Amino acid sequence: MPYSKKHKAATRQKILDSAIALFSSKGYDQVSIDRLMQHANLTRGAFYAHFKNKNDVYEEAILASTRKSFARTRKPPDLTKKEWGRDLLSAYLSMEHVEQQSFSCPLAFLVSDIAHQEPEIRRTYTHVFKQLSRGLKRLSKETSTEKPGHNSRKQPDILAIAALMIGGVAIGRALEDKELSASVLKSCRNQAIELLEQCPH
Amino acid sequence: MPYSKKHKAATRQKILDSAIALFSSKGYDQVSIDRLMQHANLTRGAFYAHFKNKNDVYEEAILASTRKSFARTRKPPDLTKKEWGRDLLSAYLSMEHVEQQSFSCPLAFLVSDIAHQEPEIRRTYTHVFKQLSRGLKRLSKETSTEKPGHNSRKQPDILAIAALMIGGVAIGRALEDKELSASVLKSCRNQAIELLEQCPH
DNA sequence: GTCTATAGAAAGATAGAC
DNA sequence: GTCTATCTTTCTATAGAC
Repeated sequence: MPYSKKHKAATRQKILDSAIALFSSKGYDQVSIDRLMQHANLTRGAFYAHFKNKNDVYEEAILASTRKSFARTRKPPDLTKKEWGRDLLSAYLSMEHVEQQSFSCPLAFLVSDIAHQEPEIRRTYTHVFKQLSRGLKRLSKETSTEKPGHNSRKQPDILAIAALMIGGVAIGRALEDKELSASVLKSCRNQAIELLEQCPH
Repeated sequence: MPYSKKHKAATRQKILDSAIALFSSKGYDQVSIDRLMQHANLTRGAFYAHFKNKNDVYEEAILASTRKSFARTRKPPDLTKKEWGRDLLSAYLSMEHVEQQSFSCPLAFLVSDIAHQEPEIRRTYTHVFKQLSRGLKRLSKETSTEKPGHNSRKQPDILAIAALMIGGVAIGRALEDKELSASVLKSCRNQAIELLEQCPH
């Protein structure tokens, strides 16, 4: 057996890494299987030993990209929970994220790309969105400084914070004016942090 | 001259209407010129008498779609300014908008589609985004009930409201779970209205 | 201005050699 | 498992008739 199981898994991961990078920056349609495999230093034909078709690798890339970003973070012990919440929101709503230098959240990078795809893929997106929501919910329980019952304003909702994050990054990518992108990110960052800390326990 | 100027303008508008509908629901790549022209009851060949190429019609569709939605609304005399602001945000962050039954804002429907396109198109998107921001700014001056200086919280920024609107609608379209879409819209709607009314004069 | 026909490039997916 | 070769479809854009 000239190719070990390990080798196959490594090749698959190499393809997935290329898929994350390319789909995030160019979208579903503008990435051909040919270019994807070239980026992974392989050729077209090898693709189908790892994935059923293009939809399949797109879905797997969304999940893999999620695992590489917010899904696996743990609070460092030297930070307070509040500081950690601010750090996470700041990293998400940053120019580094928009420019794909740190990670790339498929929720933001592919949001309208996904809307055009088949239900299967939209289900995967929905799954990831729920993960983010749950993460924010946990975070709000740990960072909120608001006392319940002592506030006349309506309690902000986690879903609005998620929309603020995803919208901010997505818009930041779409705009051609870099200064304006930075302003959008800053505005969303400040607002998201404030809303998170206002959330009910 | 068998074709009048009026006829040409009408045909062009018919193509633009098809372009708005199709690009919004399927994105740039999944709409071919062939399908676009079929939708307008014409054939491929006629396209190039009206537009330079596909990029050209995409750009024009973004602008035309904007003219058809928020850009041309005026306050009805029987509404207070505050009611009008709430109505606009509610219409934007509605299931009808998400399902393209009322209008379709290219800022939300195409946000990550645009991020993958050439600078020319991204400039057009930026232009439209600035229009929305100016509109919201005018609206906030007219609906804010917050007294300046009497508020210990940070003033929310118009750009965060724009991100909330665009993000909410874009996510609402991407999700496969209709109930969750409705929750996202509701949460964004409530939050956007509250932020708008908190804005500085 | 609109049509049909077609050129030329690129895509997804499969077949078969190694 | 990976390669090259190829089938088939689809696309943008142009040419030329009416």
